[in-house]
Amino acid sequence: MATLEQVAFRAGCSLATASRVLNRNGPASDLMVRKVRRAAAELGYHSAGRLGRRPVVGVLIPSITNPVFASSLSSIQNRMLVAGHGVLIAQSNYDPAREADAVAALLNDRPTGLILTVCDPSTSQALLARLPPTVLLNNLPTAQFPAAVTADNRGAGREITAFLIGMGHRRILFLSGNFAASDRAHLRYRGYLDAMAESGLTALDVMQIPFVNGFDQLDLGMPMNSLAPTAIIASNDLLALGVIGALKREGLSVPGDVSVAGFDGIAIGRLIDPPLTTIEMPDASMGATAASLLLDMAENAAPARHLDVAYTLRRGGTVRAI
Amino acid sequence: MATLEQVAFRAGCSLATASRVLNRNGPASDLMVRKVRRAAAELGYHSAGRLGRRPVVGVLIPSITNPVFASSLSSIQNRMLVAGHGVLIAQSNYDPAREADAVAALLNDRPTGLILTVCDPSTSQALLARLPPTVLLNNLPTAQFPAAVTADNRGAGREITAFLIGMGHRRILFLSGNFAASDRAHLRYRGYLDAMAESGLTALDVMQIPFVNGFDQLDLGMPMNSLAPTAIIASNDLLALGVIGALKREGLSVPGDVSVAGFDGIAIGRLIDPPLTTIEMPDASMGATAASLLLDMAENAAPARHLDVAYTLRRGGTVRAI
DNA sequence: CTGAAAGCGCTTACAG
DNA sequence: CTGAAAGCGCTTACAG
Repeated sequence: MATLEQVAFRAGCSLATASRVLNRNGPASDLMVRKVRRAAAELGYHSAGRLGRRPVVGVLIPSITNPVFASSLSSIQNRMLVAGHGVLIAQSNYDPAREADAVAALLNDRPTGLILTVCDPSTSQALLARLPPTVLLNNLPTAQFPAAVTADNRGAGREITAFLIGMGHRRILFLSGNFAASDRAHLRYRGYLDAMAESGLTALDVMQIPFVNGFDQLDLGMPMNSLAPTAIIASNDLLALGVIGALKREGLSVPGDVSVAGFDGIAIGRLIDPPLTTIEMPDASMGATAASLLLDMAENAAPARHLDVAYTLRRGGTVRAI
Repeated sequence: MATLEQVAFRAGCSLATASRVLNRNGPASDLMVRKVRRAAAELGYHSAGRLGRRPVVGVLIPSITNPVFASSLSSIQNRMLVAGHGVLIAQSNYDPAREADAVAALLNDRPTGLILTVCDPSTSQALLARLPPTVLLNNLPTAQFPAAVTADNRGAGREITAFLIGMGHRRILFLSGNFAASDRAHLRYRGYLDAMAESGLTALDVMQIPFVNGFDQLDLGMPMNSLAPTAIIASNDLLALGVIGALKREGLSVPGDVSVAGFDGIAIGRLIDPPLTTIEMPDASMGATAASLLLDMAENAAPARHLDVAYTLRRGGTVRAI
């Protein structure tokens, strides 16, 4: 186990300076910061203190009960276990205002690094503080936080819409959770707009549905007349399942009367009959990638990177050609 | 922030003895152990060390991606946040052999306490070591670990079976995941046997389905002739959804040809059409209860208790009277 | 089983 | 911005 003294010696500075750099209190020149960080990384120093606590990383996600984030979290934990790091969790419950507090709580555990999924990285208050090495997961990188692991949500929106258009659909409705709670939903919607414009079709007004502990009470209240959409794209699979349930309650069949598609590729979508047509997002693989990137940054002082992981279109049975 | 010195003073012993008691190394008389623990609890002492790390608790569950455990974990985290504790996660992946390692990893973080869901508490190697205050969640208490939060799984198995019998079913099949991976499934099965015996019916041979990353490839391979079951009880909702999908692929309708019921009450079960008939388990409430019990034990030296939380039968549309 | 004391690893005024 | 040094909170041989 490396001590601070060894780090200071290797960095060619005093114990005091090394301590200040690693704890981000007190002043330190850029040069010293680099030297000390590098020495600490080379020695595998963890400021675990006398007590020998295992190093930990903090993970912030909107909700553990959403299978998308549960999948990421699970593979983050598996990757971190191998690396000898504990994983601490925090939830924002899709509320941007809670993100800063959640991250502050995580910082109380002196994590080696953070993996964060926020509602909107450009406005999140959680990203203002000076943080340990941080990887954004499912959010696009910012100037201050250039390390990110994403899938191309806009491209995915474009692709699923183009797929529906290719199946003969023209009146396609985009149904979304609240954009303020998910920049992913917003990006998917923009992809929808792209594809509609490219085909010279008129985009319908987006419907935003506030997420209130699940979508099982969903009431579309849509006039299902000749002007009604022939296809609905839901901004995520849970919402898509809610839509299918709501349509059935209104006496409409899927895909007989209306086609439905989603995003995410949650496991449940394969169980229902017919299986859900969706864009399968590589959540588990993205989680593992984010974990590896964070470890590389924190332990080897590797540079921040933006990694994009490929999605795939899964043709289920909830879309039919017309 | 209380120091060890204050604890030692209050306990009327030396720093050295207080240190030994709280770290469970070195010898200490029973009297001293009690005195020091009590003083530490009264002062709210946390051996966070100079670094002022927040105290943490460790949670072991079979899998984060199972919505049942995700629900418990989420409410544990919410409860612990209020109490100022971090939450560390570990997964066994339903493998009893991995439980001991997972708990050992958690212990590296010096948790204030543990909340554990194991495959079988009577045989789990994770429960042999000397552990900090520990609450079993979803497992029955043992002599050595008398703190537990459970629902009455046997009673639930009895009730759902009795409900099906009341609906006129006689040939009722119990379909289960692997008993070795879940004592809950086994208890539910025993409840099924109870109810069948009480009504003088012959229990059918239980089918055990190994869980391999989801049930979407499920093949029942059942001869659906006149001797086939009229109702199937799946040991959990995910399996029930897999069964419904498999039946539909074989051209059978639910509940037209076969009735299906499950256990757990996962959110998805309300979204499908018809909604799943199931025993709704209070997973979120159980998680919060386990968290509160653990805090009470760790911070107030409260005695270990066994708390049972009530379940409810949710009548969906997947069971019909015959 | 217990305590006095040495000493570890770290932080933090203080001086420059 | 940096370092020498005091000192905090804890652990751990050692002696009894």
